Amino acid sequence: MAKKQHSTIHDIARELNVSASTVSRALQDNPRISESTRMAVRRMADQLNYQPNVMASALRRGSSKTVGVIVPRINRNFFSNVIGGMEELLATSGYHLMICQTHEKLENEVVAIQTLINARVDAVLLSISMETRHNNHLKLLTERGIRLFYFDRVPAGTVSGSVVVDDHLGAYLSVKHLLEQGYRKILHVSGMDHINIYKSRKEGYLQAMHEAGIDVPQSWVLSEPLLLEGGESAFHTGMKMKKKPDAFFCSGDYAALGILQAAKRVGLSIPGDLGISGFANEPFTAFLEPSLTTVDQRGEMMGQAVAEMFLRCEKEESKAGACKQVVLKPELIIRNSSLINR
Amino acid sequence: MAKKQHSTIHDIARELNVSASTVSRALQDNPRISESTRMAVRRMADQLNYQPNVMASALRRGSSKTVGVIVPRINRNFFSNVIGGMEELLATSGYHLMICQTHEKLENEVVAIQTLINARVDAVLLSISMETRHNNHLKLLTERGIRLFYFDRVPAGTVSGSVVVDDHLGAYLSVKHLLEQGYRKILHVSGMDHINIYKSRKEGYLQAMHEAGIDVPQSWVLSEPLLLEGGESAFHTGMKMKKKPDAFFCSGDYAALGILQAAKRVGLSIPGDLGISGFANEPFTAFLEPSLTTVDQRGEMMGQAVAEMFLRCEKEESKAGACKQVVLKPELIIRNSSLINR
DNA sequence: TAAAACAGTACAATCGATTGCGCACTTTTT
DNA sequence: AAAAAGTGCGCAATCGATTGTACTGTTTTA
Repeated sequence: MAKKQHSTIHDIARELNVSASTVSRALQDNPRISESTRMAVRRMADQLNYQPNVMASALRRGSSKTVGVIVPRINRNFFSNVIGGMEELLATSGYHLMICQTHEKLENEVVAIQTLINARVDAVLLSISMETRHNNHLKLLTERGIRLFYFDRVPAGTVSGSVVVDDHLGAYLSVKHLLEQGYRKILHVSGMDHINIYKSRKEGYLQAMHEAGIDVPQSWVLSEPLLLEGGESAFHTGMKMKKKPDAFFCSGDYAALGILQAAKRVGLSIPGDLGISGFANEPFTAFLEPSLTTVDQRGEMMGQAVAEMFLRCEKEESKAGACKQVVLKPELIIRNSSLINR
Repeated sequence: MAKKQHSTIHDIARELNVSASTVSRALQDNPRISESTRMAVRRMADQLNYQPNVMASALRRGSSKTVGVIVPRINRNFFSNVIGGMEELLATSGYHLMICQTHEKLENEVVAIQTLINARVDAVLLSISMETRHNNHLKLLTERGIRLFYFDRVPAGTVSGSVVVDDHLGAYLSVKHLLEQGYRKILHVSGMDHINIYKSRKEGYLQAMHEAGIDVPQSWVLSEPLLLEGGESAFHTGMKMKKKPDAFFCSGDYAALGILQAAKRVGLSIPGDLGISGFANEPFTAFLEPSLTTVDQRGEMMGQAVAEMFLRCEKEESKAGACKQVVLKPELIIRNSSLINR
């Protein structure tokens, strides 16, 4: 089975009795090539089913038409949505995606960065791992002239070239909703403060509470891993208080689920005895009983937004204005776990 | 900000007063290079922080150390698990992933194939779209000498170079379990027959029923889209029968969920009045009430298995034996939606 | 009308790594 | 001791596209 060869610009050149450079320029619509030869080249290219060799041109010009994406885990609903969104947009502009996972480890993030540098990606789209606090490894990118865009999880202090959802607002809306439902002693299950998103959510929570004239003691904010177990543990902490909480606002859906399960186990009625709201709009939240109030993070839209930002910067080159921060509006999804009066 | 230059084999060669070809060979552990120079080269490579230019070597040898992955949708739990598994294994062998989505459209699949050919990927790992029935576009790959491996969704008739889960067995186990629980009139909500996985599941269902001595009339098999609505519709179809079904075995979790919701709405008790089991082990199934019996498809393991198969074939080159079909054992996950006696 | 400008191409170097072939030298074989 | 085999390495071509420069006509300018 003889391998069918790809045709090259030299093949086209030979057929037309011109040089390869002319072909190359013709295909790039270089104005120094006459209309007639340009046409002839195009026609011949079609005829020979010519497909440019990405690697050859990448090698020559030092850019690969590929962007690297680094996420904690591919198989997390939110991230796979983001990646889906990116792929859609970038594919139509002829870019490829090279995807790496960090599994929340800084070590893997460093390796991934190096890998992507070696692959000569045109840009890196990054959502930092839980462990990432400094950014020495990220400097490698800028040293190499590779643009870096953040999404969702952004290192403290970064403002430009990033797309985030307004976590502060999401949390604020969610807590305000709880307050409107009549809940008063609302505890917050938070993640770690050095990750911007958790910090913002906490602040949104605090703002809503303050605006309602409620003083929030330190003890109302429980820093737990945002998992089933974390929620369960938070629930028990809450139940041991002399005055028990009447609602929980969680920075993650799994923690909210942990609370929901623990509460039902001890016979509390939701939302009657206890209101619960989560964050992320994981697919399962819609199917719980009661269904869980949560905040949607617009994963797909976020992916598209970063991709778009990259494409804009790529076109406008210098105009740094294109690379500002984009803040998406989150959507509060009110479900039964917090809906008392109706 | 001067871009830091990557160092090349020529830089190493210059420092050591040897030729670039010697450096290249030394780095590849070519036996024709003496131990001493090999060491010297390695040391200098470290010192200069040398990183091979993937594109240069890709161009030269015509292989890119990249494998293409085509899935219907990235953001589906199962597929993102598969991709996660692939990434883990391939990354450690220095391969990259290039990911494309078909959104279940043949048209997109064709484009994706062409894209991956142009990118000169070393292989393509594919799970076909719902629309794919012929494979003309796939021939392009083999013509170009690009290896093709299938996972999960395999075109009818394919046997080699694929990894699937034993859907027949999964269905069989699931239905057998329902039978053991005392259910008798078990309806099957099936997908479309031209997709191998749905066909196998149906056959597994039929086998289990036959072994139990139950005759399954055509009307017991309901071909519906495997979505909430499909399940709902199947439920109503079932409830209109003169003798009502006492259980449903669904080829997908969402359909099972549709049934579960519809059944609860009309006041049926589950698993008492109606047993339900699904397929896929979507994350939400664990949190339903009652929790849903289902079959886990080992997404991550499947990803690893395909990756491993590819790597083996890559090493052993000719030995086609390495590229047989791998069939993973599915895992029946028994939960409350089918658990009567306990 | 000679000089300058321009249009349209071709030449050849380049990106960085790989590899067939050959050269010089050493060791083994007959 | 001459021939054969083996060792260690360099030369130069190659993968395919890109691009600065040079070259040949043709047109415009002074």
